[in-house]
Amino acid sequence: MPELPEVETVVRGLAPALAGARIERVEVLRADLIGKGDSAGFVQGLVGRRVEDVSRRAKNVVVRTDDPVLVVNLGMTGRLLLSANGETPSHLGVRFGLDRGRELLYRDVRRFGVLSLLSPREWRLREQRMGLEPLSQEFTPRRLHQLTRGSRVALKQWLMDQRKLAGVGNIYASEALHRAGIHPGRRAGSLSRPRAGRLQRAILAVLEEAVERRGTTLRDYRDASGEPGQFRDRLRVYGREGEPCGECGRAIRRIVQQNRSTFYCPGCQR
DNA sequence: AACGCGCCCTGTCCGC
DNA sequence: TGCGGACAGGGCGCGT
Repeated sequence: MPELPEVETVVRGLAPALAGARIERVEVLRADLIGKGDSAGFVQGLVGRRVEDVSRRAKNVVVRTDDPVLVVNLGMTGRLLLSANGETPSHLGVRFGLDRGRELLYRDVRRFGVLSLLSPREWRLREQRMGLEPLSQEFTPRRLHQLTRGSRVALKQWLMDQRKLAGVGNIYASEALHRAGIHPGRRAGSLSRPRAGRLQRAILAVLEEAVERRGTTLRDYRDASGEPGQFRDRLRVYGREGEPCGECGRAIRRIVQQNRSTFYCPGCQR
């Protein structure tokens, strides 16, 4: 479910509550959610640790402790929820007991999510293989243009490749391409420098606006307090097949690329 | 190395 | 009301 804006919103909700908290209990109810090692090692590695800080890298929630690093990828339907009343939601996967009676719950209907416990060194190595952060200073028109050089895949697919650019998923790829006026099927390597510039600004704008509105909720997404995001009605093409484009009035189309839906306007995006 | 495809899993919705 | 198929914010591992 979650792309960069949704994960960023979850992280901002978790950070104040988790920073400095002590992890007293860890209960794994669904062992298949634990990546890299077994659930016994996961529990042992976390119990007694203190959380130092919570941050985001790509679409991952990164919880640093005084030793290992907990990395949570939410997959399609994963949620990290703060709770103080001992509730047990359906599809609960992992329960983290914190000091002062608070809990952090991981629930995930489809269980595409993964929780990994890594040494700081392992995390460093993994992070090095991830793509550029779109909200960082290094994400410039020139850099985007350089990165796309030589790629023969469709731009929509290129934007979703986390090894190149990290954090853009199915919704914001369609949205950014529409804002830039570029057809999703165009080959990434065919981008001119000026068009790369337009695309870079479109990506940045749509991600920043979506963060500001706390992400997009289509169906499952909720932040750490259980609240939905507010960006859905700002989407210009995603989920709007057949509706008139706000720019030119042509009917928005839906196509399938790599088995995922892509939405675009045949008038604005040539 | 880069690319294309199938698969992981559960729930919901739509047409017949 | 029941049933099959399509589809859903992701990412890995396979073959070529």
